[in-house]
Amino acid sequence: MIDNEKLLNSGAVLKKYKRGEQLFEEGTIARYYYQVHAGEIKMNNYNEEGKEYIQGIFVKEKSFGEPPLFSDFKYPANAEAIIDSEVWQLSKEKFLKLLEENPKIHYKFTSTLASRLYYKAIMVSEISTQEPEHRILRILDYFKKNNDPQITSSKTYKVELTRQQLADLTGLRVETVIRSIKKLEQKGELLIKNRKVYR
Amino acid sequence: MIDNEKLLNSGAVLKKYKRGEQLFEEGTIARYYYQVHAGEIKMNNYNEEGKEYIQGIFVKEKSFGEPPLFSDFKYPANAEAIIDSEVWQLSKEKFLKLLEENPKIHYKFTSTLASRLYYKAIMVSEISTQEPEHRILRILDYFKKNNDPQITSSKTYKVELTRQQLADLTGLRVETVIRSIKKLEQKGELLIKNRKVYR
DNA sequence: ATGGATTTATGATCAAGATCATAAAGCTAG
DNA sequence: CTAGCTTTATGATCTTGATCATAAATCCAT
Repeated sequence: MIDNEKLLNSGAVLKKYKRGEQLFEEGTIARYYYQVHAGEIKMNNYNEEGKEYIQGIFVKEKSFGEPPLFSDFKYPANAEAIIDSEVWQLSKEKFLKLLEENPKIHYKFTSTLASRLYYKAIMVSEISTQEPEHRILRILDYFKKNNDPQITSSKTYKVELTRQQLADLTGLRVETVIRSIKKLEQKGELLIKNRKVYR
Repeated sequence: MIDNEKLLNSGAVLKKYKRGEQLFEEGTIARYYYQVHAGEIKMNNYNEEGKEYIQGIFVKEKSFGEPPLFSDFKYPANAEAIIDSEVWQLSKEKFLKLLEENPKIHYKFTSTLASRLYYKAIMVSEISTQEPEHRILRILDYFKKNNDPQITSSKTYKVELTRQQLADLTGLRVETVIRSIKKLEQKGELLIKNRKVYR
């Protein structure tokens, strides 16, 4: 989102997180802007029984957790490193100042929020009205488009998500995902080559 | 969001819609900025079997359907008048020009998108991991806070939503909502006075 | 006022996906 | 190399919310 030079000049620092480490917790106040430099960060919720829902997975260059900086509310979810990661951290004040001084960057964030809203609108509607197979295809297509935007729709994309992650992204259980994926393979909607899913 | 005077000066026109009439359809390109002047507009999706999911309900002063104006994608849902309504309509170009010339208004929209993202993050997590009663309370509390922000949390708020609307907002069926509401009343979480719900 | 539409209500039954149990295959840190 | 995680896999059973059927109460337009 923001390039490294600008981040450094604005006073951002690069923080390291070990796999499984938490960056911030649901319900706390947002003080920083975060942007992934290396690794993978997920935002998630746990219900009382420990069932997880993954709000999003963020990779290199992607920012996350900004919405509470723009409006007055607490984090709606946790942030946690999926693998060892490095993340830019910039204070709320400096971040907002940077936006004020750079209308184009500001607009870029507005546009990013809009895209994320689009993704959420689709997922919430999918989860509330669609069947497992339908939901899974949606997520796969979303990741395909997002992680490899220039891919031709005909070419196969290797899904770098575990069955469990697919479950936590779609609100299903891992067994249901495993069984649905098999059915989808039989229907020719995707490919499984030694346990990896291709779409 | 934007005051009437500014809307008029920017070239907005006031359009009337009858109850049930559609303003735009899922999958089409966004050409206008919309803001409710009077009445009530909902954005929704229908699945193949006709089951509805309500993305949001927008009342006086609220804007809706802006996200696709900021980023390059089609409408993720339909917009439909719940009751007879009047809606400001402003072309995309004029809207974006207005934002460019008024950084404060631009920031206000960024902030609005952030809030909406917060709501969606909560709902998608609720729907994917929580039980009917929990989901319903969330929606009720959201509407309470949103439609009557200065209300003290102790005072009761009259819910102006039908059981069917509650179902379509939470991804449940109307019978489940009716039964859950009754249980919630028994537990003292809400009140039912001649069929109206108070929270 | 009244007849049709909408909303709320309730009981019976069903089915999809969750849950539980178990295991094999694959990966990884020491 | 190997012990212990992690991930994938599969069958059996259960449970919750969906579905189906029916009806009463309320609203509303003419």
